[in-house]
Amino acid sequence: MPPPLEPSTATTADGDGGGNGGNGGNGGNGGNGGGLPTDVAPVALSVDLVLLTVRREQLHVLLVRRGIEPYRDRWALPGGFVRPGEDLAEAAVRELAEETGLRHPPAHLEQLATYGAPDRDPRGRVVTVAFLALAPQSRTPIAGTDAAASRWAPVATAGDGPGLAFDHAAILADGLERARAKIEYSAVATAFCEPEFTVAELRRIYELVWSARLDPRNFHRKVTGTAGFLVPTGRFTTRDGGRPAELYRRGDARVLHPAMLRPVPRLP
Amino acid sequence: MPPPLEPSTATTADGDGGGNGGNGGNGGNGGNGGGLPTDVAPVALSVDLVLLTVRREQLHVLLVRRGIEPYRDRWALPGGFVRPGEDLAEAAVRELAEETGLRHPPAHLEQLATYGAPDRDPRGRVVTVAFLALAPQSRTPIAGTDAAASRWAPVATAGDGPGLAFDHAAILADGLERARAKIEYSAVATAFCEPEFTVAELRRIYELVWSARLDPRNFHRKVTGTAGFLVPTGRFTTRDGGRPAELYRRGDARVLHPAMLRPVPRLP
DNA sequence: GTCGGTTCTCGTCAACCTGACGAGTAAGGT
DNA sequence: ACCTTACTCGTCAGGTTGACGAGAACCGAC
Repeated sequence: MPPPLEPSTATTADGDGGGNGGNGGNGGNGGNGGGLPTDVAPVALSVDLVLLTVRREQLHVLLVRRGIEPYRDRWALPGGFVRPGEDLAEAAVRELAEETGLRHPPAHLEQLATYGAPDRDPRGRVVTVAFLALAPQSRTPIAGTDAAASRWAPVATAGDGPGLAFDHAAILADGLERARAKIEYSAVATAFCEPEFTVAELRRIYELVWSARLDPRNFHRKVTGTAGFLVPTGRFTTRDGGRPAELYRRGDARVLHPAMLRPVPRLP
Repeated sequence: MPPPLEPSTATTADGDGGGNGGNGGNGGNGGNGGGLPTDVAPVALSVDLVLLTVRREQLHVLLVRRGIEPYRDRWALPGGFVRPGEDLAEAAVRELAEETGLRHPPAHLEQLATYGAPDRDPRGRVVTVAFLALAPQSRTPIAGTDAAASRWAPVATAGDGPGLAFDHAAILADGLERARAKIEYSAVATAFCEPEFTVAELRRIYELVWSARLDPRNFHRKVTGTAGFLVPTGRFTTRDGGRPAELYRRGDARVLHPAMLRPVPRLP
């Protein structure tokens, strides 16, 4: 199930009591008790998703090809407009299902940030709430739409060519940085894994997300020593070659204490 | 200056190509190249602020009294509707100035989360982008509005009485948790401090935000030993009593390595 | 069937960081 | 003068990390 989604709220204090209002002629907004103020400019609200997965030893992001203007035929993050009466996370899950044919919601879904620069969409004022989603490879078949309309792009080359539509390149960058930071202190890296996985497979996740190499022995000691991170199943597999490795499931730990330390903190 | 504010974007892939659309009769949205789709339900967009400061040995949050329905005469977070052509952070800074008379923007401002539950506002669909702001006591005079319309509330009792308007209690809780988490691994705690401060004053910030007691000697070793966190001025003060303490300024470090560890990670 | 290659798992050791705490310094108050 | 307060420096045990050695267990080649 998706993580908890915080409810939303709005407020409009009587405000504007100060004298520094030099904007257009929309004066007071109070008075009409009950309805929305008359000078509120409506905006269109959309959701966009940064859906990451690991396939073929690379970190990939899901992109869709735009079929309409603006940015027609350019690659973009999957997303769409929020419908009336629909919650934000609800809209994100729906768009994901519509554009990828995913039956199950992603293993992890969280709000990333909201992007609302006035000129980001040439059609008008459109504000988008971006979500970060993580899923294992097996759950991402890209069905439901024709293959030409969506693809898995390696994150290293996702912005190549004419670039992503709108400011989706910035959203993608923010999503990647969030993912990189979050696997440090939380257990969400297991969201990339199948239900049962080995320590080495989890280590590959960290290595690919961080673009760094980790010592297998120290990593093994760390993850197996953190209470609640991994639950041993007692079964073994040799799918990685070599000596059989024990299979684990996700534990119920959500945060890691102490955190995993990523090498080379800031400077590449 | 406020921290970088990520731009915003919107997208609407041709989508809906799948067959799982059982919603209302709003079919395809493509075709009218250039304009917004015709079935997009407009929403009102607002910003709300969780402005925290430390005064009189307590963590306080700025609240305003609502002068209009709904939730008339109830306390709420400061905020208001985003104006046309206005960026989100811009709107946040403007609302803060209008409702508190602050001349300077807060020492720290960052996007917190967006709240968009369909029924959060009885007037209609209003989605709000919440910001977290931190400021030192000296910059928060509450001028520009009459004193009855706004107040500093200790965070411990901010939700007492009839409770905050809308779901501002949840936003406040999220803001507090964000602040508590962020001072662990970043240097934003200095945003609560005056330009020049002592180690003990910074320690009080941590203690009040975390509701925990920290060892003065270990804290001193930690903050003075983290490169870029504090810059010594060479001057001293006795305003805290006792032996004179050296005055420091904020350094240019934004993240702390390793992080400050807060006691009692999860269980009170 | 043995051998080499591969990978998992356990162990060791120095370096570092943290928490707990002792002790000295330097002001103000009575 | 003396006490109180608070800052600053040191010490020490315990835990964690990074680097690395070594054995266990499987696969494929010969």
